[in-house]
Amino acid sequence: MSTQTQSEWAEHALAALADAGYRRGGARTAVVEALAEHDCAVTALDLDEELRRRKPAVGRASVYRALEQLEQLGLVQRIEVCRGTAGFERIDPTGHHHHHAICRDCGKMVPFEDQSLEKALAQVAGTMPFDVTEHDVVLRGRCEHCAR
Amino acid sequence: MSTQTQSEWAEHALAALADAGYRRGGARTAVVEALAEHDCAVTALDLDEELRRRKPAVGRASVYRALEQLEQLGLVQRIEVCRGTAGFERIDPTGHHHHHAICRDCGKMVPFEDQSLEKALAQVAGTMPFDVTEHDVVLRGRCEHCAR
DNA sequence: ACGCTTTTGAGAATCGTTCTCGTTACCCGA
DNA sequence: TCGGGTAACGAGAACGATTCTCAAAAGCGT
Ligand SMILES: [Mn+2]
Ligand SMILES: [Mn+2]
Ligand SMILES: [Zn+2]
Ligand SMILES: [Zn+2]
Repeated sequence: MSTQTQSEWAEHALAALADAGYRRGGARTAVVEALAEHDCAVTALDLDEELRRRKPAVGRASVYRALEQLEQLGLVQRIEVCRGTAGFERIDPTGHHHHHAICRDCGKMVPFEDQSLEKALAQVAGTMPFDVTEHDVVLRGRCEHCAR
Repeated sequence: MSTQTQSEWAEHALAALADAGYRRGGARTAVVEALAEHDCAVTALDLDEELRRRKPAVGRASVYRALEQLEQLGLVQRIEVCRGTAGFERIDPTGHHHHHAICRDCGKMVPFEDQSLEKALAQVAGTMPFDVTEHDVVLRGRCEHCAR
């Protein structure tokens, strides 16, 4: 079930933050919980809006700070959703993930998975003079609606 | 020879602009010529700096404008080089292209090509409810130097 | 050369993101 | 349980890349 996985990720993330020596703070926890509810990329400002209207309102700075810390710990991945804005998506500890096709006209984002693509990426990564830890793949074009 | 290909691209781009109904303007031509000289991604501000100190100085706005028009016509591809800045790279009319591995610590960018990766991408693109016209692939990690 | 339209560039405006800094909340040790 | 030392927080300022504005300066068909 999806809800199960989500709360598992939140637990996982909070535990990882604790292990990394972070104190337990309300704002950061709120960001983790909000991220857990999204199955695909959200922007920092979307999260900000969601969290601003909370009992103790979460500040913009805290949202960005938490996202950066989560990214640093490999709990969240940043992807370019559109012109100059970053999207954030939780990283499943099992390594299971998806990529996106994005419509250049309306911005619609469709996730996809492909095992042979992953295989090809892994192989290429092995030949690079780099310690490759992640990869971004984005297919760009027009969605069925915008393609007319 | 590389220089040959570069001027060919400039010709190609200028012709395409003309076909699209654009008048021949000095600033835009300068941007095309500057792009032709780069084999890998450059930022708009890098181009701006290169072109600002010209006989008739090219303005920042013109650089961005030209890049947008070139992108629209499929003559240039935009890629995310680092946190919030776009890189621009000319698109070879033959479809020949490369992708990049980027160091998260120093920003070093290494280009690579891989035929089986392209094959996997083409296959995935075919299964999407999208008219996919291009794709971005970025490998992220640490370069040999930063990996210690 | 004329007149209409596109192109151009300096500077202002935007917008996402990051920084600053005084206040608040944790956490650990006494 | 009670500080005291630090980490976390949030409001707002600062930033940097990109976009917008608008008046002046070219193109181009006639
Ligand atoms: Mn993948
Ligand atoms: Mn490719
Ligand atoms: Zn669309
Ligand atoms: Zn490096």
